[in-house]
Amino acid sequence: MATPTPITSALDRAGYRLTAPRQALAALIADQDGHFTAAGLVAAARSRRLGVGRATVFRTLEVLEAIGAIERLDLPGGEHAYVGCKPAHHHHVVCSRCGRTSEIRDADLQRVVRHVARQTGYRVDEHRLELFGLCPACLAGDARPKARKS
Amino acid sequence: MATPTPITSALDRAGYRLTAPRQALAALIADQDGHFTAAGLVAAARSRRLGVGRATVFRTLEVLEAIGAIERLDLPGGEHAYVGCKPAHHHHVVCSRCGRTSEIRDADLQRVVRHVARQTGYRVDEHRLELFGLCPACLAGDARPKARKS
DNA sequence: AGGATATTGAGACTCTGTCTCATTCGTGCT
DNA sequence: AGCACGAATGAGACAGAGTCTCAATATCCT
Repeated sequence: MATPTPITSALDRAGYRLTAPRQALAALIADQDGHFTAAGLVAAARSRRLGVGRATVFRTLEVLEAIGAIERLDLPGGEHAYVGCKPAHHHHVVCSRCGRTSEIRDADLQRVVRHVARQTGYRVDEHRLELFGLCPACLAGDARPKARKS
Repeated sequence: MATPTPITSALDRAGYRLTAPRQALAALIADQDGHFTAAGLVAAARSRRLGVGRATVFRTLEVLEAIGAIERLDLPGGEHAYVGCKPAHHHHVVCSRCGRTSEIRDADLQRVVRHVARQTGYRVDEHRLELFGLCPACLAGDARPKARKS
């Protein structure tokens, strides 16, 4: 029923069609608190009988990443995950216990990039920073943070 | 033939046996200039008739990563690759054209990590920084850098 | 409403990586 | 040197992620 989410409007804005599978996936993604995986979405779609095929999930994730509505990240174990995010460049901290993620605005990384460029002679075009640790809620001894979407 | 490489001695030091397959793989890895992939090693081992099975390649990579002789990195496309490296904590710049990698010593990243911790309230335990760009040789218009291991 | 076109689901397919298991190899002990 | 035990190995089965094809369908524009 076209519950509008940041994702659906981003799709619309980028000139993609607002189909039922995409809306269903957008809703599933909007429900996610921390990061989520392609396999997880496939499973969720199947268990809720959304009639969304595996191929569509992967294609949609590809589109969403292309328009910057989600970002792909590589977990330490080598798994791939995604997080919904805003279009500006940024990075994520991932809680290793509960999976929640937080965005980092700028993080003063430009100086690091410049430093590296100077040190190695490379022209650095792209970078990726991923941080892992414990979120405030888990730190406080509360293994299952209560806030869902704030 | 036991051509000794940093990798073979690291294996030895860590109490692992210096078997023929491991020496062969160590030699293959020592030949790599930039990063290399598991699949690439498997193919190289097969094409050179080293008699090293796929399982052994993966097991050896696992061991080498465990003892810190190589490091696993995640390329932008989602592929996994490895680079030979020294045990100290560090990061890599990967040349997007020729695949060569360079190590970055410290990169002043601690301040960034502290900054993030302060900003988000997370306790940051682990981080990963990967940079991509053009190496000096490729920048100079020389698509095929000549230096091998310096 | 109608047509061009983007999108879809199903399933085959490829590729990476893991696991099992019988066999071989290396090492320490006698 | 001979032996016994455990580590390491190769082959191949297996599992899971992700891609691709193709015919069918839904969507948007006019």
